[in-house]
Amino acid sequence: MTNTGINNGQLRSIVERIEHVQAEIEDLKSGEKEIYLESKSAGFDPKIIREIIRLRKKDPNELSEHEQLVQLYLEALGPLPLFEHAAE
Amino acid sequence: MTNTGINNGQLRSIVERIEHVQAEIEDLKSGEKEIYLESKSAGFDPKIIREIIRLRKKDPNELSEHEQLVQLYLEALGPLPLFEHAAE
Amino acid sequence: MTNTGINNGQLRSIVERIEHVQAEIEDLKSGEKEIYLESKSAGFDPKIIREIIRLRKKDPNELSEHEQLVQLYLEALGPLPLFEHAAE
Amino acid sequence: MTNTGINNGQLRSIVERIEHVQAEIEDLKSGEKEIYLESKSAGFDPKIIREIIRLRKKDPNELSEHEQLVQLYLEALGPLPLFEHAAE
DNA sequence: GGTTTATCAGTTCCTC
DNA sequence: GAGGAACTGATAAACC
Repeated sequence: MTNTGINNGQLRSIVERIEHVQAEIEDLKSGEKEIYLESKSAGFDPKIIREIIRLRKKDPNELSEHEQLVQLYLEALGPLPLFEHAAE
Repeated sequence: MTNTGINNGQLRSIVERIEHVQAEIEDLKSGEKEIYLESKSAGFDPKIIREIIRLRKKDPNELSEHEQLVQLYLEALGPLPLFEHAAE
Repeated sequence: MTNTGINNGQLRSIVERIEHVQAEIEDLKSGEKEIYLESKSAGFDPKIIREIIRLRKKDPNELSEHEQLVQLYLEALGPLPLFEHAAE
Repeated sequence: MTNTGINNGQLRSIVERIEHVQAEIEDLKSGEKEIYLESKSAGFDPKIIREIIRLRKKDPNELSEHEQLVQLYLEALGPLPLFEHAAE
C-alpha cells in the first residue's frame, strides 16, 4: 500500500460527489436547451427569450444609497455630455 | 386587452419552465460550492481538487496531444531560458 | 541542431512581441491604479468612480429595434409582475 | 449652478485620465489580438501560444509545487482508472 | 467556420 | 490574514 498522507477515502468521496452534482447540472442544462429549441419551433426568438429571462432576474428596486452616490457624482460631472466617444 | 400577436400563454409557459430549471441549477451549484468548502475544512486544496476534476473529465489522449504540442513549441523556442524575470 | 519542424525564429518573434505588448499593458494598468489611489486621497470613492467610468462607456442610444422586440415580449407576458423572486 | 459639494474639476480630471489610459490599454489589446491572429495565419496554434506565454510568466518552482500536489492527489485517488466515462 | 455571447476559473482588492 | 466582492482572462457554447 502506498500511504500518501492523504485520507484517500475522503478525497475520493469529495471528488465523486462533485462529479455527481456536476452531472446533474449537465442534465438540467440539456433540458434548458431543449426548451429553447422548443420555443424556436413555436415561433419565438430564443435570443429575445434569453433577454427576457435576464431582465426578469434583475431586481428593479435598485435605488439604493449606492445609486444615489453615483447620481451625485454624475451630476457633479455636469449635466451633459454623459460620455464622449467621439472626442478621442 | 392588448393583443400583441403573441401567444401569451405559450410564451409565459416557456419562460417559467426555463426559470424553473435555472433555479434548480442554481441549487445544485450551491451544493457544489459547499462540497468545495467542506473539502477545504478537511484540509484539501480546492484548487487542486478542481484540477483533478478537470483532468478526469478529459480524454487522456487529447490531453497528451496538447502537452506534446506545448513541449514542441517550448523546445522550438530554445532549450532555455524558460523565462527571464530578472531581465527587465 | 534540433529541427522541430517549426519556424523557430518566427515563433520566438511572435512570443516576444506578445510579451512586449503585455508588459506595456501592465505599465498602463499600474498608472490606472495610481490614479484610483490618487482619487481616494482626494476624498473620492474609487468604487463609485469605477461605476461612473462604466456608465460613461455605455451607449445611451440603445432603443434599437431589438429593444422594441424585447418590449413586445415583455408586454405579452403581462403588465406585471416583472419578476417573481418571492414565488419560489 | 448646482453645488454638489464635490470638486467637479478634480473629479472630471480623474475620470478623463482614467478613460484615457483605458483607451490606450484597449489599443494595445487590439494589437495583441492581431499578433495572435497573425500567429494563426503562420500555422501556429494560438491556444498553445497562450500557454507558452503563461508558462514563461510563472516561476518554475511554484509550478512544480502545484504539479506535485496534483500528482499526490491523483495517486491518492488510486492508480487508475483516471476517469470513467463509460461507467455511467 | 467564424464571430459573438455566456459561463467559469483565477486574480486582486478591500473589508473585517 | 481570511473572506468575500469585483475584474480580468480563458474556455465553451450559440447563432449566423
